[in-house]
Amino acid sequence: MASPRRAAPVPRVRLNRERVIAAAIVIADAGGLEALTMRRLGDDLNVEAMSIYNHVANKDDLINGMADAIFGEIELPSHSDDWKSAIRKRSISFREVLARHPWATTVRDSGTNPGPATLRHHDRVIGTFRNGGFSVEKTAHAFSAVDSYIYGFAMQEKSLPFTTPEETAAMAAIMLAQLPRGEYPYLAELTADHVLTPGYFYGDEFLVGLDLVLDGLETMLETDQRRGSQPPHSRAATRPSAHAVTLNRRVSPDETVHS
Amino acid sequence: MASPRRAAPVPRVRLNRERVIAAAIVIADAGGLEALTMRRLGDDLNVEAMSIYNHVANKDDLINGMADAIFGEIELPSHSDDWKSAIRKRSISFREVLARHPWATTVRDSGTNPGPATLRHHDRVIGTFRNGGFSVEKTAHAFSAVDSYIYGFAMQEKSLPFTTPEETAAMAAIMLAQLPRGEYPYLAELTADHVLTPGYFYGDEFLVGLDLVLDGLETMLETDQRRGSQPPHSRAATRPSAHAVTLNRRVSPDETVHS
DNA sequence: ACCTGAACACCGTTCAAGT
DNA sequence: ACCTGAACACCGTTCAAGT
Repeated sequence: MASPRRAAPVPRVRLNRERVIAAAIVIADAGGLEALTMRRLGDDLNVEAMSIYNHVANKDDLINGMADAIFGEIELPSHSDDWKSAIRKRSISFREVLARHPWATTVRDSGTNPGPATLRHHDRVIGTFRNGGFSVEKTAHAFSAVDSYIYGFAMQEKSLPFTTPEETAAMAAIMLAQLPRGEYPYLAELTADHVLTPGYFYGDEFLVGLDLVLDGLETMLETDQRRGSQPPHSRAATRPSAHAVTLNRRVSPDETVHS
Repeated sequence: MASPRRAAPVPRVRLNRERVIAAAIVIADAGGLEALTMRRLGDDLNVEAMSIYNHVANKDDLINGMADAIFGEIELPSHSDDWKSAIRKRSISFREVLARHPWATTVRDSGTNPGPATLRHHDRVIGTFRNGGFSVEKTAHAFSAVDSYIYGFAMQEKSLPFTTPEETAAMAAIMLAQLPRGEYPYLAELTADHVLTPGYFYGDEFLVGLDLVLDGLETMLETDQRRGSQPPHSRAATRPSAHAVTLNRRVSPDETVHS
């Protein structure tokens, strides 16, 4: 509004890492990771592609940043819920986030160099199991089982050639008709008597499998708890061992991963 | 051996789709999907990159062919085993195959256009559940839950920045030391008191989660089976419904996907 | 400190030409 | 029927140069 004499130059908002990552997510959401090129990203940001390198080290760094941003969207397990409903809610949220950002199912490279949102999320999930009475070992089992299921489900859902129930029915009918006659009888039966049934929607399978895993974890928690250590629901599990805190010390500079 | 007069020209074995796919798998196994370029593949086959297009339509077709070849490596569920041990064995085999070909965890595009090995494998898995007494609907639940878990686990395993127990310990120690002091106490505890424990190996988690899912499916099979249809272990489940076979008819040429 | 333009070494894929 | 060489329209990334 002030100084209307000269037109403002094109890049009105200063570029920064956050804006770069946000714009990249928009592109990847719409067209997948293959649509995300530095030149296209530069276009969307009203900048030359090469300027982006002032804010991210390279494309890998960009994608890692995107993955960490996605983790920030996942609802953290609530402290006031019991472990099962807390994990259930965050798992549903996790799946929704992965459905919103399908490219994120294949990234997962944050394993090498997890960002702060990823670390925070994982810490809270682990803490939820520990406070729910899980031993450290059982927490590892639970964490692995639940997240493997969620990732795998999101990947299968993403790779389906249909999304709406209408598309599903149309696509399934074509695929069924294309199947060599009688060669895959069980696949044909499942398609005809289940997938082509009105109201079928693959996404509905998510909760079935999730509850299967959660019920299994509940059984695991209740059994074999006798030998030593804390009983379930003991407050002793609330605080991590001092051992861990001691080990968590500074690192010499040259030990740093990826400088 | 005959006619030793002139040296044989370079491409001694005739190129075909099978050889192209096999060579591509070798490259992807070693360097991931990003190492697989048409020019590199041509080099390995003693041929110019452009010759490959005589045997595959394009790179997507090539990768689909690779994915189907991988499915052919998975042990089919045995007809003589009960459903649980048959599925357990094939799941273990599935995971081994995905560990051998880590790039395959992210492909899964065969969903659009599955090859014969994929179809055969899926048909046998579905048939195993049906013959084990699962209703069509419960078969869908079981199939989704088990395969989601396997895919997700393979993906997590692949993305870990270590493979051997020694690497694991070394990497975990570095990551633990890099963690901001006290900010992620539960993550630190899990790393210090579990991951850094001698003999820890993430791969061992696979069977824990798999048996969790399989036990859950067994419970699901046993409950709520009263209302109508076939009892568990009934031979009636062995044969797919006639309805399915009827629906499995020819398709008009222009309905074909990907011509 | 941030942005730009030109350039480098790659990609997948086409097309006309060879045998 | 299969293979080749040149070419096209892209990539990620570098580097010196601008402001």
